[in-house]
Amino acid sequence: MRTWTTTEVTRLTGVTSRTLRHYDAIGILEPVATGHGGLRRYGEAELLRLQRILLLKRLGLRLDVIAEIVDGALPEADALKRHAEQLDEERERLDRLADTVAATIRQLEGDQTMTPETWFDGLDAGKQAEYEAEARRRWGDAAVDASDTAVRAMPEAERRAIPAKFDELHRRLAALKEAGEPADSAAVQAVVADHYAFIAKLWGTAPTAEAYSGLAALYTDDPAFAATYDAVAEGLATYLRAGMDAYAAASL
Amino acid sequence: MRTWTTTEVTRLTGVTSRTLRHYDAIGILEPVATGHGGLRRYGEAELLRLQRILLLKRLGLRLDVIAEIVDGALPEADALKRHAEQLDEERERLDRLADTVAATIRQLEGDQTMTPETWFDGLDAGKQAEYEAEARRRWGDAAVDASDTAVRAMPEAERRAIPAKFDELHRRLAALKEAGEPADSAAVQAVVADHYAFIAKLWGTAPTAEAYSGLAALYTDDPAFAATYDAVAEGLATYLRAGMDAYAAASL
DNA sequence: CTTGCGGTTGACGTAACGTCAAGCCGTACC
DNA sequence: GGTACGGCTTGACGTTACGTCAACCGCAAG
Repeated sequence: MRTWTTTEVTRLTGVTSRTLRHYDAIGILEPVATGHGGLRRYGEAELLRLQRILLLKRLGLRLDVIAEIVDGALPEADALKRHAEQLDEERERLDRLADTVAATIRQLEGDQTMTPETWFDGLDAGKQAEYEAEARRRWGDAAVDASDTAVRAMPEAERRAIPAKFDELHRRLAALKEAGEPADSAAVQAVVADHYAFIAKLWGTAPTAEAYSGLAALYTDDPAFAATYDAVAEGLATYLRAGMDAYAAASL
Repeated sequence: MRTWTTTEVTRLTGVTSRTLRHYDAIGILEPVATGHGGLRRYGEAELLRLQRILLLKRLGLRLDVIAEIVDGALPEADALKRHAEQLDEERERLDRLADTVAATIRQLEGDQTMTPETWFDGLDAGKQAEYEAEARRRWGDAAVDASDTAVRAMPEAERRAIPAKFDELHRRLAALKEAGEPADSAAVQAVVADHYAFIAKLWGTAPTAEAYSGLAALYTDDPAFAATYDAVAEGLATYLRAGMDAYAAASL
């Protein structure tokens, strides 16, 4: 049976001798014989095994997983499906990351009156870029840019009063919640109507029912938002969301 | 000036004490003082610096790059733009990888007469999935699936003769090349016409000029394809590509 | 006998910490 | 006064898949 030396194998497959020795060390591919001063020799079976290893490695699988596959301990199709899922997750993560980075660059190059400062006032300054990215995903670039324009067009004094206005709305809501008013009661819906009008002003356009509900979902689903609201009164995020959903369903 | 202990900082920022010590070790964030038995104390400046570090880390930047930024040695916007490019490259890499993995799964679950075996006959078996993925990117899912159907519909004998047919075409071309025929000469174009007809048969549809040129580009641009053709005669890939481009320009 | 070729075995480095293990300081308790 | 304990410290190793030296070894040619 023909055998091949290390150098021959490297020429045939493109891997380095160091890699071959590494594969030997971790037990994934051992030479068929080691004669004449430690020189490795690989046979046909080893070459075929190496081809399979390299194929799976090109797919991005880890060596320990590859070891299980070529040893027959793990069905290849199963491993690949799991790997495909992981790749998808990683792609989504990178997508979100790229959005956030892009938003951060825009903030760095833009001026101080960027949208997120008003939309997401009170949040950690460092997270604003993340929320701008989130907003662009949820409502689209056009909506965010329109809001930017609208806020920029407001008189200075009014713009600076935005956080206070939110604060007022939240306190009114908290009081009603304290009083035991249901979220769909007329009193709460009146405050929510004010909230809706204020959001419409900031967005530069009146949100659709879907968009408004999406905002409501953001308030409860995002930990930072939920924490901000719950700092005013416990459960306020959920309460506000319920009120907003009711408003979207009944009045939009 | 107020200072904070390790535990307080971990509560405020969510990082572990180990991380803080790591940041100290690599010199990216040093405590303002280390008194009373080595206990670390961080001041306001350090907290702000840490916030910035964590923000940049959320964006996926590496610590050595972050160090340059917070030390003012590297403009943040520049670093982020470069980072955004790297993210894009990584996303594309993952996209290609996911395509290849998906193609491999299809091959594992499909039967033995999959398209790539005929399209890419003679290539390393392990690379066929990559080429199926490449083909789906270049010509779309519909085209590859149509080809699959067409090849499957061929009589068994004919299907098995596909590699031989390619081989014949390649040898005829090599002979003409040897004889010094220009790629746009009538003799070469006649062979290319046969090639085109054969490809059309395999694809189940006649390729457009663009698709045929794309195939020609694949022959020369891909190392494995180029090597396959150049094994028949040196420079055959380039020669065939020139002939195909001429054919696409003149006859399609 | 020396040089050179072709290969070998360690051993360290990579990124960003997690995870022990061992030890030290101050305080409360006995 | 000893001691147990909490809070924190400094090493040091492990993680992934090798790259990159450094030191060495067997064999053949000059």
